[in-house]
Formats: sequence, structure tokens, C-alpha cells
Amino acid sequence: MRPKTDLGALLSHQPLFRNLDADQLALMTAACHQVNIEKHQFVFHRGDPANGLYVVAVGSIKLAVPAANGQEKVIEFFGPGDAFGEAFMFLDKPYMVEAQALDDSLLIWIDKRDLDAAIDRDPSLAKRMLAGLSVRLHTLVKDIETVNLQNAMQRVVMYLLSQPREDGEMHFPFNKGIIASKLGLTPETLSRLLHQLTDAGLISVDGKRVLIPDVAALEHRMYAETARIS
Amino acid sequence: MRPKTDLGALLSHQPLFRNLDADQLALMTAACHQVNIEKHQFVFHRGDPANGLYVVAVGSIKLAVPAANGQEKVIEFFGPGDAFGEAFMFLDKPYMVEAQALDDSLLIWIDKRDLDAAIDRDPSLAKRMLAGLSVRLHTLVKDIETVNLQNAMQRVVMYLLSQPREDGEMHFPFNKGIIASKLGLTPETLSRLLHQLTDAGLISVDGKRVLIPDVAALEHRMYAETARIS
DNA sequence: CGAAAGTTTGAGTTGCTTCAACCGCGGTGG
DNA sequence: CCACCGCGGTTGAAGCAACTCAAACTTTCG
Repeated sequence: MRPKTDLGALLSHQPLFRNLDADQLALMTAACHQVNIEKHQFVFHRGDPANGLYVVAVGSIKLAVPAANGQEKVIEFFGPGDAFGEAFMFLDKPYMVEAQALDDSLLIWIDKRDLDAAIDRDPSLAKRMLAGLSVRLHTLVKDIETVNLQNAMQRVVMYLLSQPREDGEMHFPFNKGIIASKLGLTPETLSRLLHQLTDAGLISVDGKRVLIPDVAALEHRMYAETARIS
Repeated sequence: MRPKTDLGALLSHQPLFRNLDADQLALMTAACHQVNIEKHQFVFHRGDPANGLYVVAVGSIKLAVPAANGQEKVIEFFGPGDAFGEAFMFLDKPYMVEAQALDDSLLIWIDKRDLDAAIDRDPSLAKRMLAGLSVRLHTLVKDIETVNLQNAMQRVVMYLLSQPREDGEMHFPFNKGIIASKLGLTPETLSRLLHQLTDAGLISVDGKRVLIPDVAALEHRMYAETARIS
């Protein structure tokens, strides 16, 4: 457990709380709690009451909706600086998703009432939260579009291209099964498609590392798929 | 075109602007514009700049993302009292969806800058917008869950049960093709599934009217599907 | 080193789509 | 007044993309 004294510095580095004046920061620091979560541990489960908001300081969190048979559909990943759980907090409804740590993580937790008070004091905080929710809404709409309007290959290629890469190489940040769920595929299908791309000479896969020798060619492959659909 | 004098009264009936004091209301009234949209007309297209927010006063609006071949995926419907377009406004990004009137509609439009100013004056407005965005986020997550974790029949039955009904009768508010798109199905599939439910004696369809003699039986049918999947 | 989890590969299946034809109805104009 | 068109909806046949099931292989980690 890290010492409580970290909290002020930690907070001031989060997008949500940047540029707060000293008084505000002190108030928020008092209101916040550190939460350490080990890899594979759950932050909350579906049905838990949502009376606060989390911000990821370090680590990564997976938001997913559990299915009947032990399956799950991954909704989104959160990394350092991202806030999650706000939407359910504002609605005063229990979580309909579950949050699980994909790495050992450090979270900041803020109670709804303290946040309410902070918003009253500083409207810019509200605006930042509105911006944050808007980003999430945007990505969700994009995901819905992706799942409904693109086929499996397009989704995989888009994902590969969307991930940060250096020297023409990208990394799967998590297990392939989890990525597959995020893309709305089974692990088997993802595996087969990666194999297909490899056969086509567009990528080469080694564990979590993917080499993309010709990005333009891969993009072209995706548009070829688009043409097939229309 | 309705007279401008309606605007104050109109505004004060919208959830977003309820409980504003007289000064606030006057300010907002000055900032807002009425927009009349005829059925089938577009409020905005994909790519248009988003420098304001719309509130539906009367009518109904369809938000959809257009696909390559003239197809489209319906994201959401909005009725009286609903706000839309906020997310893109806050992000300062052009719309990635298009909004089309499904009936003759009256909208209220507010410029981003005026809204910003209003939020600074009244934090409760910000909270209402946060709540509004949260609701939308919630429904989108629910939609993603539905599309990924439920089969076609479950989605149709859930939709039938989710619509308001009186005397065991529900209405398709729009063309079946539009409903099908919202459910992530083709019109053909929707038609077939409705037929199946009819054959099973669970519903009877007459145009846009659907009679549900035994709601519990229909619910049971849906759970039977769930069992088949797991 | 051994167990458990993750990944790949193969074979077979299926739920939904696609394509195409057809029906019914409301509007329009000859 | 009726023929014609167009659109929304239905129905049928055929196809296929992605899934399921199962087994082998690989990596991770205690």
C-alpha cells in the first residue's frame, strides 16, 4: 500500500483534475481514496451499487458485460488517466458491467457526493466530465458502427492499424481472447484471420508482437473488403 | 413557422431546462432557435460541423450512421424532451452520424458558446447534461450487449416487450425496416421472426399493430432462446 | 516439472443474409 | 375510373461468414 501522501501529486496528473487551484486540489485530495487492485481482481461486479467514480492512475482495466454461459463481451479498456464508472454513478443505478484489472493497477476513487460538491464549486470540472463522457459516447457509437457495418477481417485490420506502433511493429496489449471479445469475435476466428493476413504477407505474428511491413498495403486490404460488401 | 414567443414556454417544458429561474430562462430563450424539420428531411449529415445541441420539442428524430452501399445502421431514436448532438459538440468534432426526421418535427437549437456560458452560471445545468449523457451511454452499452450476446429472436422479443403497450397491444412507431436496422437485422429477418412468433400463437401482427395476448408466454419464449445459447 | 491457461488448427454446422420474385396498397396521372 | 408505378413488406431458395466442438500444441507460472 502506497503512502497517502502520494495522492495530491497523483490527482494533479489526471486530466480530470488538472489545473485545479490549490484549495480545490486539497479538497479533492481529502475526498479521494487510493485503491490497489491486483491483476485479475474485480473492481466491481454487475449489480454492485455505483456511488462513486474511478480514475486509473496506473495499470489497465477491462470493462465487460458478463454473459449467461461464462462468456463475456468486452466493452472497453481503460488506461492511466481514464475515468470510468461515472455514467452509472450519475444515473444512480447499479453497474450493469463489471470491471476487472488486466494488470496490477492503482485507482483513485471519489464519492459521488464529494464530486457533486466539487462540480458546484468549479464548473470547469463539469465541463471536463462532459468532455470525458462525450469521448466515451463517441467510441461506443464507433464500436456499434464497426460491429454492424464491418465484417470480421475489416475489424481485425482496423484494430491492428489503430494500435500504436513503432518501427512498423504493434503489440497486442492483452491476451488475444480478450481482444477478440472486444472485436466481437471468437478467439478461433481472430486466430484464423491473423493467419490469413500472414499468408497474404501483410503481417507477421510472433506471440503478442505483430510486424506490419507495409501499412498502406494493409489499409488497402481493408478497403478491398469494403468493396466486397457493397 | 411558429411565432418566436412560443420559445420560452417551450424551453421551460424540456427536462434539460426545467427549474431555471426567470433570468436564466430569459437568457436561454434569447440563445435558442427554433428549427422546423419536415418528415424525411435531415437535421444534419455526417461530416457537418457540430457547434450546437438540439432538443426535440415535438416529433421524432432518427440518429443513424450511413454505410457505403446506401444502407444505414440506426443508432437511436429521439422524441420530445430528448437532447441529441451534445457529444459531438463537446468534442468539437464533426458529426459522425446523421439525423433525420421521422415525422414533421420542431427542434430547439442552442449554440455551444451560449450553452458554455449557461453552464458557468448554473452548475445544475451541467449536472442535467451529465445525467443526459449518462443515460445515452447506458443505452448504448445495453445495445452493444444486445447485439453481441443475444440472437435475432431474443432481440425482436425484447423489442416487442420494451415498447409501451395498452390492452396487450403495441405499435411499431416507424417502418419495420427502420426498426430492423435498430435491432441489427435485415427487414427480411425481422419479417420472418414476426411470422414465427405468429405461428407460435404468441403474437398477431396487423400492419404496425401487434397484439400480445400473453406477455408472460412471450417472455418465456425469450428465456427459452437464452437457454439454447448457453 | 507439471498443471492450467492461452492459442492454433481442423471439420462440421448454422443463423442470418443475400438475391430475387411477389404481394398489396396508396398515390398519380392519363 | 382504372392502369401504372413505387414503396414497404413478405416469402422462398441458396449461400456463406462466423460459430461450435474437439483436439493438439504452446506458453505461462507456481
